[in-house]
Amino acid sequence: MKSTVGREEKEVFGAYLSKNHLKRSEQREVILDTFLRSDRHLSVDDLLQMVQKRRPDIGRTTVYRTLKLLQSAGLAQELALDGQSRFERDYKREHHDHFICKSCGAIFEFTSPDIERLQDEIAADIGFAIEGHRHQIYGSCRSCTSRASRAEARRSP
Amino acid sequence: MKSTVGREEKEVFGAYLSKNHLKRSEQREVILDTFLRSDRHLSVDDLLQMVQKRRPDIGRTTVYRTLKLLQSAGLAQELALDGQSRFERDYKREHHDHFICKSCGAIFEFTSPDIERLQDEIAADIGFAIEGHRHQIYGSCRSCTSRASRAEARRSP
DNA sequence: GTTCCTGCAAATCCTTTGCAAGTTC
DNA sequence: GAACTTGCAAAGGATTTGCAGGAAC
Repeated sequence: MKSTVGREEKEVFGAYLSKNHLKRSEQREVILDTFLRSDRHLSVDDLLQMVQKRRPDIGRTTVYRTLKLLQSAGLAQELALDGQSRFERDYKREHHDHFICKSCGAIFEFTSPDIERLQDEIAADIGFAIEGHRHQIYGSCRSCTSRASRAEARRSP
Repeated sequence: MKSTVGREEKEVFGAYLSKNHLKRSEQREVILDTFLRSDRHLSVDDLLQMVQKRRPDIGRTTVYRTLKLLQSAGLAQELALDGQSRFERDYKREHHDHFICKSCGAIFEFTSPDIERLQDEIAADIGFAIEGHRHQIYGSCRSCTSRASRAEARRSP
């Protein structure tokens, strides 16, 4: 059960550690493995809780620090939401942006080469060299919208 | 000098206060007036400093609270950047997004009806009702890019 | 043995809140 | 005078840092 998840990513992480004269540790292994098994878009707290189910003695600080390493290694990417950050896998994944439902918190990914191209064109017009971007669309997802309209219908039938 | 800036916005704010049984105060007037005279995209600290040049006794808390009111009144809009928020005028301004230069901090606005339309289409596909969005593009502006390449040329001529 | 890691507690940063005193209506 | 505002200090939440003890190399 433990061995087959994210083998490639684990190798990448190992290589990253070696190259930077950093050390392996059981904490780092557990955190990475948990991260790779999880749903996408977890907060530090989500990850900490899952990690602590396996190793209750792993602290929040270590989770923060390991997530930083995973980002440097190209394995995780931070989604800077309003109040807190969330993290998602980033290894060999194509670029995408996010819809975020304000009522249930669900996050949907989308890609749009057209939007990317338009961005690039506008940037070129003003001589701006793009390094990254954040494109988050807030609103209400399909199920929250229909739940809301059902509730509305009940109120004034 | 004092009277002609943002007359319309000041009326809107007055109306907003009345409608909500809130009170006028000199602090609120100074903060709004300072906000309206300023450059765009100020942080709370920027605004506080400018305000305190005119009325050193106005506190940071009041600036925060007044900015909240200005947002509710439709006069200001928050730009949620990474570390801290910035605020810009929002009255009768068309929707736009931002380029943010990581080296000098400059912020450039852009509008793209095409991007907006594409967003709407993608949202419609998944049944997502858009309420707002955040679209920030990070990188290096024209002058920072050319400054960097001049420095590079100097190093290896 | 040296260098790196870890977890705790404390510190930091930005923002909000409780409260007593002061203003506006 | 009732209701709202203000500024201070304290609280809050997310993230970072100092440090002494522990682990990896």
